[in-house]
Amino acid sequence: MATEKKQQLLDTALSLFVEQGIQATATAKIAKQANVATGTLFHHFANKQELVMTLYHEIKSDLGQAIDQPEANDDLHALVHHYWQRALQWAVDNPQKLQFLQQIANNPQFGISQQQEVMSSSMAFLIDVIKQGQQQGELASLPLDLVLNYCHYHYLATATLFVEQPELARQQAYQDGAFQMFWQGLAAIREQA
Amino acid sequence: MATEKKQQLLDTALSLFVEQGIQATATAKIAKQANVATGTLFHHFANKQELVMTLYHEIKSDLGQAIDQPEANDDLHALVHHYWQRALQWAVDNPQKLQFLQQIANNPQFGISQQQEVMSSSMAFLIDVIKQGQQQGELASLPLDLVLNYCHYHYLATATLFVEQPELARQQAYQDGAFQMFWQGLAAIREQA
Amino acid sequence: MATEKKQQLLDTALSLFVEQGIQATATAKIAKQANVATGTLFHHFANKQELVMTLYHEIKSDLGQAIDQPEANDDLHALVHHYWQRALQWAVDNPQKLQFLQQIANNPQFGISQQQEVMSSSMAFLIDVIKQGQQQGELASLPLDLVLNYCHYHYLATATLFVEQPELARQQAYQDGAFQMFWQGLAAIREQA
Amino acid sequence: MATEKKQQLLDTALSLFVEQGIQATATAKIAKQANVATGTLFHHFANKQELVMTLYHEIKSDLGQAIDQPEANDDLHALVHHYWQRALQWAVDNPQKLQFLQQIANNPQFGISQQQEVMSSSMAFLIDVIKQGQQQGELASLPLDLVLNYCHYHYLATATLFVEQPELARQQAYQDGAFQMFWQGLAAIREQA
DNA sequence: CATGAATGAGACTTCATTCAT
DNA sequence: CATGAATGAAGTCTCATTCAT
Repeated sequence: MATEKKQQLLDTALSLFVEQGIQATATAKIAKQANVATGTLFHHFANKQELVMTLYHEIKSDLGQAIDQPEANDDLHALVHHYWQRALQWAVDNPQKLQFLQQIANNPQFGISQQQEVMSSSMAFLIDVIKQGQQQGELASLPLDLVLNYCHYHYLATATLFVEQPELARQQAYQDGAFQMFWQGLAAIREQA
Repeated sequence: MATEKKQQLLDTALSLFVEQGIQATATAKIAKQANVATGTLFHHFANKQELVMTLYHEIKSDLGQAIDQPEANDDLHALVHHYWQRALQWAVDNPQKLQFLQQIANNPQFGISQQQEVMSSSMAFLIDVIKQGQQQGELASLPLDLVLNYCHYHYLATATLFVEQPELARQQAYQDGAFQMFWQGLAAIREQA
Repeated sequence: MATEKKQQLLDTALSLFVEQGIQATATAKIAKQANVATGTLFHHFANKQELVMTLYHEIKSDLGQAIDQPEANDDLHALVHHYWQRALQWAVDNPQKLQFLQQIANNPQFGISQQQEVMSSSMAFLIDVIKQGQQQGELASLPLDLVLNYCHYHYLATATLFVEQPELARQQAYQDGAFQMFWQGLAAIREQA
Repeated sequence: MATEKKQQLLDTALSLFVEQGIQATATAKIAKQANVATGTLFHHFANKQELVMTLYHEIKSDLGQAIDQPEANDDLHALVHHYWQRALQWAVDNPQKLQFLQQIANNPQFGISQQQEVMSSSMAFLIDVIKQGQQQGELASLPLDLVLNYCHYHYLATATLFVEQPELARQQAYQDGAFQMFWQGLAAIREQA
């Protein structure tokens, strides 16, 4: 009950932020569209910044939960594919959340460096997968931060494309092609000829 | 064409935009830091939006020029590597410009969708390279827009990493690794075993 | 009469009012620091103004009681000295109350003119003393309101000094000096040489 | 010219502050009554606090100039009387300024301790007069701070009385009586009997 | 009596933009 | 071209007060 209006505010804020931009969205507008008084917003969030940050953490945690579910699979390729699919599905299901993350990560005012913050926590498990793959010789032995950066952006690239053009997300050729590029980029180089 | 003061304004604006965010930077602050009167800014730019857009086009064109220089080379791998290096070097040399592009591309208020706008022009030539590579069988035959999207983001990924941590840009392992992943992702799949 | 919570509110209010100013102190802050809910404050006081006024009257009455205790003494000088000491002691013992009185008396929003209101009641007896002294020829025969005004401010002057610098209040030279000036100011002029 | 609107703002602010209290006066109201846009106020003063402080310093300096004019006179009594008259005249001529000083001095939010700040500077010369009087044996040899405090408040007492009831200021009995009390309070005690 | 989420008027302040000089 | 004082709409945030529980 106490949470009802707070959640309404967060939901409305997400919509407006994505439509118009964070700074361009007035707190009064958020409150009005959430059917709540101006003061109520500031009853739940000390200031606009805190509202934005709360939203950010909520979404990050949401993404983390969507991805990081136990998956028993000893085939590395299949394992990575599972994670990849889940993460992509989350983006397709929550297009606004993805757009919000992109927006906030690129605005210096929020002090969130893209790769450091956005995914680090929700991708802790990814580190293990990569290390394991490198030891087994299936993945190229490159610096971990470089590889993580690659994963992060390649995910964003595909997710953004699929969110902006949802019809692509439904075509097998695009789904397969995207993962193929992702995996090939990570894979160890095979002896050429 | 650009007066001295006009260029001063553009330079100062870029710095401030990257430090504090575009919206968070007041025109008065730009003018003051450029040692120019408030009104002068509006002599050169009809409004703030125009200042931002002028900067945007200036930077886009700057990037285009840096990359798109004729390169005679019949080896596809070597050709792509050259372009890759040039583009990356530009980012390392102009960190603020890269950050500005990222910021503007992710802010809905400017109506610039990342992949559509930012690089399209400066990467027209890239399309030819990719098509050619696919015909020759060296690159995977995937949908063009998917591949361009991949190129675009992989470039941003690497450039951002190198800009945020310049010391990495100087290590061969990182330079080579980044391009290796990029190329492998694009490359045609070889028969396994 | 006053509930425990009501008194807690009054005490807390006094502290905060003196520290930050009356208007600058939010009712919510008073309630919180008094370990009471926001609404509770408005159960005990119809509005903030009433809280302020209750405090004001409580303090005025407190000061009145401290001063106006019967004192049998036919020596005028000694009698006045007794009153003076009591009033001063009250201020030293209740520095915040004195400061609150000063603050409220000088804020036009509360419509309390300093000399008219603040002390009038608690100094009713003073009028008799002065009149008597003037008749006996010991005190200068000056207009009563002028003299009362003098008494009032000279008291505030000394009390404020002693409250702001408590170490002075403990030195005999300051105590004696302050009363000496007070008394001399009131006293009838003696023939010069 | 540049100062015109600024001074209008200061004048209007003084009036409103004295009528309604500083905090109770909205910046918008000041601007409107000064026939100036809201933004103009903040063009001249960074914030409300700075407006208040500017006013405060202006008034303090004004009072200082009104009092501290050279006065050749070797009779101490006459000299002090001159200063006393000037200071009092200033208050009668500038009732709002006096009231503003009283208001600000008693509001903890402005951090101005009454006796320390308000007059100290404008009464530097007073210190010399007192010291001299004490050496000559005309004034009681009491601690300097105590005496200054006495002067300060006795002045405020009389000024406030005369400002609140201007008709008194015009009666010789009140003028003479006020100074008589002031002087007697300061004067050295004569041998009794 | 007590609670504290909710209210909304209104305060302070910012800022893109204009315009007389 | 350049200036910077002036503008006023709009934004963020505060706070006394209410009311359902």
